[in-house]
Amino acid sequence: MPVLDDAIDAAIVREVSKDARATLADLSAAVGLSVSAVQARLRRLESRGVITGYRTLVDAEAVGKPLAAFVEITPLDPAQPDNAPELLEHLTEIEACHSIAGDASYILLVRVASPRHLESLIRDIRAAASVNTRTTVVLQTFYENRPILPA
Amino acid sequence: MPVLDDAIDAAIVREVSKDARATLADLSAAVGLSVSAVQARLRRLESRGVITGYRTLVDAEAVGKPLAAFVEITPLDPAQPDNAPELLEHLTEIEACHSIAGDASYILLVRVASPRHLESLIRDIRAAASVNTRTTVVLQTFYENRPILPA
DNA sequence: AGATTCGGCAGGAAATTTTCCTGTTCGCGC
DNA sequence: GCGCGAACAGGAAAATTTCCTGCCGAATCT
Repeated sequence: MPVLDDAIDAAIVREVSKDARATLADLSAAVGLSVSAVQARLRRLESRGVITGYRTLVDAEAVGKPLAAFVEITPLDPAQPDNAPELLEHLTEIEACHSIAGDASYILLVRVASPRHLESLIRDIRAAASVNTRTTVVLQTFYENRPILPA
Repeated sequence: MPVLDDAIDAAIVREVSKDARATLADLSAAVGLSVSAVQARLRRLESRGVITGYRTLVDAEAVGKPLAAFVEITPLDPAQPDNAPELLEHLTEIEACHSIAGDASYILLVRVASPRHLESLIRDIRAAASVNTRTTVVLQTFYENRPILPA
């Protein structure tokens, strides 16, 4: 389960990570296998759960979400059952949710249209999950979503 | 430049964000325009920079990078010119780099194979960018890379 | 008002790509 | 030696993308 790749699979993952639209012929040329062999391996990688999806990267500013922030959250009552990720899942402004080993319980990455919307979102987060929040505004994103290179 | 979309473009972005492999016919059905019209709009979105790329999502554990962490960095000498993002760009374990408005100057998201590799990476980061680091280990990722929905 | 131009869309043919099937080779166990 | 299974190469058919042409409506000019 943890490791599931030979060298060719790793190469395929590397190539298709950089460009999800690469054709089978492209991948075939990159890894030196026939088109059909590459296709079979791709299918296997998908069904094994190594490849979990294909996403289009969009410029957040261009689609009206120029303001990003990290929001750390901490339950108000540590005794309560903690299912904050579920409780927050419906908030589509939240792009990611990780539990972490720091002071807070979770860290969220959020994207909104304006400071006013951020205020509103933080209120929603507090209300939905019964948490305190500590938010850190992103001033500039130099890079993100860089491909994960197989070890 | 900030806003560049009508309702149909927004719908196209929404659909293709969820699945970068959706065919033009799929998108055509979703937005109610002909295939060729959708294709023309997609091209325009790409050339305008609204769509910045297509990525394949891979399971970090499956490709040997089960350990993720946020690394906040602060320059040792605030007087020096600060181009940490450039200085760190070559470290492929870094998936994202944002400048932030908190105590630290930047926050990085990194993925590595093991605690030992994390130690090594942090050393590299400190050496490459002359910074202090404060790292927060990710215990679990509930969701990430959720599509950005056009406002 | 009529004519003209321009942008965006629909439809269709050609080229490319994906899908699926078949045959071959290699490694392994009987 | 022989059969078996997995993985790959090659090719035909289906699906998709690409590109071209014509149409329609809005805006402009005369």
